[in-house]
Amino acid sequence: MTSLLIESPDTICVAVPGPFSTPLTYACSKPVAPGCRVEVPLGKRSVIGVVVEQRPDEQLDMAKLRAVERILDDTPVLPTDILALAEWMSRYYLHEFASPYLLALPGLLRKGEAATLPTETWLNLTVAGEAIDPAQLKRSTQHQAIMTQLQQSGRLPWSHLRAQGFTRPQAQALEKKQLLSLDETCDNDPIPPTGQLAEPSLTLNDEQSAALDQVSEARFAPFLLEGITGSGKTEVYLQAIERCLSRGHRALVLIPEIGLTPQTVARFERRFRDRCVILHSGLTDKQRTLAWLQANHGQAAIVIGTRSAVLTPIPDLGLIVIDEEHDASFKQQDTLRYQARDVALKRAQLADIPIILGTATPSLETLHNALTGRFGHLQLKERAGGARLPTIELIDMRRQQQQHGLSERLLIRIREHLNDGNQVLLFLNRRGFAPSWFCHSCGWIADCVFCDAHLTYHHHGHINICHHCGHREPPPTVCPDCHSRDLSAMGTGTERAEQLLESAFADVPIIRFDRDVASTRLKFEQQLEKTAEDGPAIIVGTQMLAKGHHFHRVTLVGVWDSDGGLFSADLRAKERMGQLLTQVAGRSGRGERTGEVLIQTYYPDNPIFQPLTEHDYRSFAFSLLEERRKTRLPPFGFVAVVRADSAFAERAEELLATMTSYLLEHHAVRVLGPLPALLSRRAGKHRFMLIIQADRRSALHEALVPLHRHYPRQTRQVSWHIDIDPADLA
DNA sequence: AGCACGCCGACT
DNA sequence: GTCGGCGTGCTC
Repeated sequence: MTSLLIESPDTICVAVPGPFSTPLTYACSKPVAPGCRVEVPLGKRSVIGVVVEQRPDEQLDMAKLRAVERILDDTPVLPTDILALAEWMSRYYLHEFASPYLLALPGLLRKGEAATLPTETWLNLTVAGEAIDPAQLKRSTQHQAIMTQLQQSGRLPWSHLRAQGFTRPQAQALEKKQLLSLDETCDNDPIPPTGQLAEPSLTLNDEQSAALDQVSEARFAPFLLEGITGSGKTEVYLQAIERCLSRGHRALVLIPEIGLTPQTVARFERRFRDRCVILHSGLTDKQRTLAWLQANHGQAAIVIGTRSAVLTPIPDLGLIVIDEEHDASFKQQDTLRYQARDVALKRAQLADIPIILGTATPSLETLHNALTGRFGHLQLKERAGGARLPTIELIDMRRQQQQHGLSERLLIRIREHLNDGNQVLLFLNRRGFAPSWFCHSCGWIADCVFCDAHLTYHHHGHINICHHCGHREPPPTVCPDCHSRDLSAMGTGTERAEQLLESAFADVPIIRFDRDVASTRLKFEQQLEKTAEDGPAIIVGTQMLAKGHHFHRVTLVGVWDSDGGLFSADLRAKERMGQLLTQVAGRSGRGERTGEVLIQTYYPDNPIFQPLTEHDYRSFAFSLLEERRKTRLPPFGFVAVVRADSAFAERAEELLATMTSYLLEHHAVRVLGPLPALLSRRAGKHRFMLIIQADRRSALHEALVPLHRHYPRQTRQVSWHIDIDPADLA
């Protein structure tokens, strides 16, 4: 049989933006390496995608393939290690296939800008220029100045002269006279890291040096660096990085969004002669792209960034550090719902390098990994400078005179600390917890009659729902235990308490940290500066105050609303509460003053508090781990949530019900739901969810892949998504 | 995501 | 009669 001799064009697989669960295949006559960007036709338009290393789908009709329109890069913009990591993320998180590839690129490169570092113009001295006496250039003192400088160094970058106020025509005039030549260069060459210090490192104590010595292993090795506030974790990071750089490798440092302050960055930049680049949300597209290109070209020895920086290409990466490893901001809560800490672990594994997860309050997952020996466990128990830990005391709200949730005792103590000229930090915890319906007089909480669980109060519809069995009942208006009528959802009414605070302490400035202040980095910094001023002050705020900031003048921390965490249906509510209380306690009493922490609670007998008041996060975490083991929740089981939104509640519920029966019939997973989501009505949409659990990761994955591949993400007015390893079950 | 196709109501 | 509303489906 005669072969048809139709030259089958070469095919390439491209990660294309859009609702695709696989790469798309295109015809391409020229060879293109994976990691290059290409412009391809998609329906009636053209889009930019990334070439990936995958085999084309065999079932595809090769004759119908459309051709690549344009190849944007002759060398890959994404190196092979990032391609491998992105592919892993695609398979693991079950979002649009291209999401992690696009996430890895800065915005401008996603839009098709050239992936080249900006050029620099160099002024080079010519032979004539060398010979001339600058004083001969009588017409212009500027010309004289340029020539004098140039004769000293022979070669100058234009940016250097522009910074001094010289103009381009001045340089061009001198070029015309052939005294110098202007040469464009584009310096793409990597700069080898040296590890040379610009300031001496601090002397480590025994614990710190022991920790450092273990990390210097140059293979895949994850470490939990567990160190209480002020124990010198950062110094361990810095010296581990120093060793990494001096071996000629580069380092990646991930920091929570809120912790990436100029002070934090300055500490890294001050220490090393090698270049650092910073990647965070405050940068303009241009700045971000420049920093990214420098990192990608090996011109930065240290890359410091927030969550999304985990995908930054860095040649010869030798170490990853994640500071505040437990921090919730490492989990992206929309679109591609990845956990940067887990992605970083995968990256370290693929690159075969060490990774340090540092925190005073490890996440239960990380602690479990350390306790079972999967991670090395480095502990810092001494506080540098021997600062004393604050005393932590509970205020029993059931026995207190109170006004709008502020107890008499707390008010008195606030006044005393202010009178001593000190600052007081009041910590609100109102957001982030599924609320329970409870009695302000005796602490009674609405429970499910069928389950061993508290009901979750749903604001919309004013209804209590059990998140385990779906049972619903209206919230009672009278307490069944003490017959009080003072019932409400936990965590409400703090606005009135804040007003009360204002009138009670009208003579003292109140520095507020709320959503408004958190909206920009600058506003936040400005508010922080106010706390440095002399004199008494009250600082009021939420979560954001617990992290990283040292309020040197605070001697009293009041927590007025922490009970929400005790009874919430959320997976991580208690864990978060313990982390928060521990971190908050670390905010007070630094230096010579001993701090005081007062926690208002209706449940002082709850066993969760005891280890926390004794600064024993470890015992606290152990008891939570025991709970998780019993309920087969992470890290002892694996969880995913499927959420569906629709303008019509029935549509969303229906879709999830269909999925539930499919899952139960075909897969070894446990499924709860459809349950209404906590904020079940959001922007006019109704939201329902499915909680899917399995004892093995592979079982969870096998159950979800068919949903991912075969249920359209948007049909009949319902859209839905998968959330692997969700932050909470609300 | 974006873009077209298609099937219903209100306009010159 | 058509203009355009959005609901639905497809893109290698």
